[in-house]
Amino acid sequence: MAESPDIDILARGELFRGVPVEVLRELHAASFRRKFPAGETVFQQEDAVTTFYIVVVGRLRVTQTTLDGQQIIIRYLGPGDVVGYAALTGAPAHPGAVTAVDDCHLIGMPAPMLRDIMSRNSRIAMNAVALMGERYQDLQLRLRELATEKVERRIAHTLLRLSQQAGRRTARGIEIAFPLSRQDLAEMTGTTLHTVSRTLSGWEARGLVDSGRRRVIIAKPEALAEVAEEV
Amino acid sequence: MAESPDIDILARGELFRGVPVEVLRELHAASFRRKFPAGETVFQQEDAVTTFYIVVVGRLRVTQTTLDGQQIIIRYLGPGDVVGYAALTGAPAHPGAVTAVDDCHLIGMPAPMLRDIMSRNSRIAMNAVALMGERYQDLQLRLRELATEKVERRIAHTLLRLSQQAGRRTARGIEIAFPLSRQDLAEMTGTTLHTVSRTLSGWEARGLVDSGRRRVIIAKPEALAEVAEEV
DNA sequence: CACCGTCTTTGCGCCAACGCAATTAACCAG
DNA sequence: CTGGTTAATTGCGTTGGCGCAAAGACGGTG
Repeated sequence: MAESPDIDILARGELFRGVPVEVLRELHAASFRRKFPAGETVFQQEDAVTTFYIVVVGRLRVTQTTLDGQQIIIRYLGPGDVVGYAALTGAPAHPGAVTAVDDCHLIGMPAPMLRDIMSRNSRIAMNAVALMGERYQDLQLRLRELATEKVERRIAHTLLRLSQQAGRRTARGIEIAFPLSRQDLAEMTGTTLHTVSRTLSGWEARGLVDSGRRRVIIAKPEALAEVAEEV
Repeated sequence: MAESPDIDILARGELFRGVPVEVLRELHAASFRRKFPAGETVFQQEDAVTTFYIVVVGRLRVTQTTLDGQQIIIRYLGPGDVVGYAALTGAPAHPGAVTAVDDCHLIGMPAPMLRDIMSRNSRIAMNAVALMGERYQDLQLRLRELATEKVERRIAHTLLRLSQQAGRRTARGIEIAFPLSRQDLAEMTGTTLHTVSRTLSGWEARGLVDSGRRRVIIAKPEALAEVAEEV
């Protein structure tokens, strides 16, 4: 089915799995490629929903900001992920902002076009429901962690989850394969960069992790998992 | 379109909005009514997904429990709401438990039947995507609150939100129209019943609320909103 | 290579919220 | 009306994590 590399990418993503080739061709015809260098913003919170993207390469960060400037990281996106789920649900505005943390390649297409094709192809719509369900469950889990666990466990859980979705085996352990600062971890776990720094320092001393400037390597994943689970 | 009260109820719910009558008839033919007295469980966390419900009357609580027995309340459901969204997404097991807090009437139908009809009616699938998107946004908001706000503000926000979805005007203010204990509020805001109790006592003294055993009346909604927003 | 901005570390004081415990209040069943 | 059960209140001691501040490390840039 290798008529075009982009069609292959679409076909492999969760959203367009099992969709007939002619529909993929139609999608592809309306799509374009776009690069976002590290640090660039794909869209801001409250922006009108105009375009829909799928990640080809790179990592992006989804954030939400309060009126008084406090920010939290909702999730990270990687290859194959949907960027801007509001285009799926039909919401008029983006509930969060998306920023490239790496150099990224995205496939984009106009949001109304996607909605139209989706309404004529229930397979895509069914995939979209499943996708939203998974994301919903992720948030449920994080909400529970935030509500019931102490900071150290939350950070441990977060690192383990990141290693699942963006871990790279290295000689020194599993490396989180994108720039990740103390501040970022703080915004993911509902704490401050100071507490994150202290926590990592402690783990570093015990040989659990090996971290540096915007870089975290999990040296002993099993030991970290123990920290995450201990009562 | 009043051929049957149940068809009317379905047609008014978010999920089946705009769906042709003959499809509603098909759904109705496969559906049944079921009562759940207050306190009864509709399904447990991890239960297999077999049945799908829509609330007709009553309130239900969706909870998630950790291995070590800690519980949080994900949300409350009321008339028109979907019970067990896993039946929509196709997940094999329920990610949370649902319990009636009132005496409830639900309309139920087999989950595979719903999935089948949905896959043949993209309008239902599109509605489902929109519905999941709304729920996702709700969780995003709560996550942000939990991560960035102090307890008092979280409780205030939670009460205001509950008054939106289940508030009843009374002489003394807006009453949350279902039994709601301090423990319940604690499980919604990620704190302890003690802290909730102290907070409500404080508000009570200032005349903001008027609460009692499993009962909360918001006497001054504007003043409570101020508490929720103040820095 | 030296500079500068960004990120990280660490010390210290403080306070919001927790945890425990004991008392009181409300509701229900018989 | 009474006894029993469940919910709510409140006092008290403790502490995890915050907030502030200052110093140190890293890495990119001219």
